[in-house]
Amino acid sequence: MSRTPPHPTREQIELPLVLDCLSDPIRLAIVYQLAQQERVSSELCCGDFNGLSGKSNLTYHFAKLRECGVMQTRVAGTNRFMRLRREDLDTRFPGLLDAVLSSAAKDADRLQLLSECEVVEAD
Amino acid sequence: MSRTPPHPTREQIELPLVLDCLSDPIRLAIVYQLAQQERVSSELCCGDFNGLSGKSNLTYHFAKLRECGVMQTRVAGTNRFMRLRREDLDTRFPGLLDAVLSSAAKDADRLQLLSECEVVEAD
DNA sequence: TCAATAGTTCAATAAACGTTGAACATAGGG
DNA sequence: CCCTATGTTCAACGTTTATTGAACTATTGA
Repeated sequence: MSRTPPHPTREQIELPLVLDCLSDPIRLAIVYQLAQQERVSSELCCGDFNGLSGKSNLTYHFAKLRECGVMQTRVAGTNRFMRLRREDLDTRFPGLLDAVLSSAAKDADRLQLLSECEVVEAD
Repeated sequence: MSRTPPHPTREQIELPLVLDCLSDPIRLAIVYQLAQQERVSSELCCGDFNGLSGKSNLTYHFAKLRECGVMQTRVAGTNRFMRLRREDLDTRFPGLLDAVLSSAAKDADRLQLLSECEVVEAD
């Protein structure tokens, strides 16, 4: 569990890797929920995504999103808090993240962007 | 060779599939070159991309781009002419294609967006 | 101190992916 | 009519991918 895992610098963020990251439905849902959260506290932890898949599968997707620079992970006790690297992405690829997010929002029903608990509990 | 191959309708174009298509460096280069061409005659044929990879590999990538709705293929004699489905993409995912293209343009050197002949001959 | 909670690691698996080359199909020009 | 140019099809291949479950580590609260 130890320390905060490695992240690429802003300049190291690569377009094909980011697009590939966002092309997976589970990862797109994670990013979408992180973007929703931006308006509030900006951070979510792993457990908040349990509706999307099993824990170890989520760990796998979190790693991909982190390694290609889409999100930032912060370790706090037994939790990992994550947020979008919005500023880095917007600098590197202006308009891309917003275009993806609003396209995803249009298709929110097709893509299953909300984890079950959110759909059911709607809190 | 026969007839023009199947294309998805506008509504059938799916965001994750498009992102996945664009995440491959060769396909991104194809799309980039098609976008350059938009200002001129809007169409290019297979042979125009021979610098990017072997012919049969290109056929594979062309099929992916066509099947997920990124480009349109028109058969004319022994040639296949392709163009971006710009209007369909812009309707379905506003701003996405332009954001990808301008991001790609920024990194044009990193990503190898131009086929060798173009780099060498620069015509 | 002990148990519960949060998340990771690892190995296994099945499917999809990108790339290659050889063989094939088709159309057009001499 | 044949030859060439254009592009496809197919099988083979090695790689990467997403997913699973079981075992593990670390932190917190009682």
